[in-house]
Amino acid sequence: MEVVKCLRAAYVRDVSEDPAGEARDTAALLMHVTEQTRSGFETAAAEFDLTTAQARALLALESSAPMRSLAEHLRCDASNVTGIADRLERRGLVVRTAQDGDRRVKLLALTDEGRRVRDRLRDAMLAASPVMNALDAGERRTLRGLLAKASASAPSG
Amino acid sequence: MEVVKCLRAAYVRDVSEDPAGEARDTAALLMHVTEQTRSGFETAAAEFDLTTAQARALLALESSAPMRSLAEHLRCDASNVTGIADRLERRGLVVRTAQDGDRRVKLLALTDEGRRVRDRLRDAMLAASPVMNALDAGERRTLRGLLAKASASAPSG
DNA sequence: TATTGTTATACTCTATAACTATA
DNA sequence: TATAGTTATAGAGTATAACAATA
Repeated sequence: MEVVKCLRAAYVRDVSEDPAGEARDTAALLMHVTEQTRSGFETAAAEFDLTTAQARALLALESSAPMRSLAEHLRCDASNVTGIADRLERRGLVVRTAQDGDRRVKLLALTDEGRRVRDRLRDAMLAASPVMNALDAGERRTLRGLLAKASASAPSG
Repeated sequence: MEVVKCLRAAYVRDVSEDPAGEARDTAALLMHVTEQTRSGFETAAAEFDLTTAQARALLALESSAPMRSLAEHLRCDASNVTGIADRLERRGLVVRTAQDGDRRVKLLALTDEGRRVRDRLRDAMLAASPVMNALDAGERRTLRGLLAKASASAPSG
């Protein structure tokens, strides 16, 4: 607790005394948070024997979606989804189903087990997140508001 | 702009009216921001023909460091650093040098070109960051303080 | 004996190109 | 013709195990 306050105070003072160094400090802080977030995500996925891509796919499947849509969410070529879906299906976490009206499309849907793993994975991610566990309720609310505003206006939606 | 305000207002109202759904909303928001951050990082790295791992390595090398240290930073097995260093060295961005006092250790050091690329990459990352460009100066300062506190207290340092 | 970096191996993710079935 | 999904291929990241050089 003391350490946290000292570091935070040092950081804030540094910025206010040296506005020119603000961008550099911001970059360093963002890289640090990004690395921690990545680390937490990979650790959470590994707890369920999932790769990062498999975990991202599982978290993206609220109910069911065309494989094409999943490729767009993962921002990868559609051909990659075949293998990712294969491995998730082999483990019984998703199933491929037909879509009414267009027999070219295959919908990827979570199984009951898939839903269970996804929910536990989401909890693990939240627990491993570096940005939520050190803040009190008021700070979390402030942070949520800032992140919501920032993410809503980002070009990538 | 209108869209941003509407989305943000809807989000905040939702949370305040349904405190029980707070954790679920926070998870969704964090996943969204995480995906955007990942996307921005990969886009920035790709602009310099770098893979994510290569970009992370480049950004981690302030001056020079033992390959072992880099493996710890990347949180991967030390054997992987051999290949990553090979490709960065082939492009002239880093060089392997000896460490005085312990001939087992190889230091990885940025070349002048490596430093140039790293600086531009850092700028591109910051420009692509979803969390810094939609906020005004006061909001950014608040966000920096919250992130600094959160990341300083995280178990992974 | 322990540690650093390397090599060999296997699996996964990734993009590209060519293919099939369908629209 | 265009689109959805698949397959084949090649490059890269990853962990594991075994190895040489050094401590």
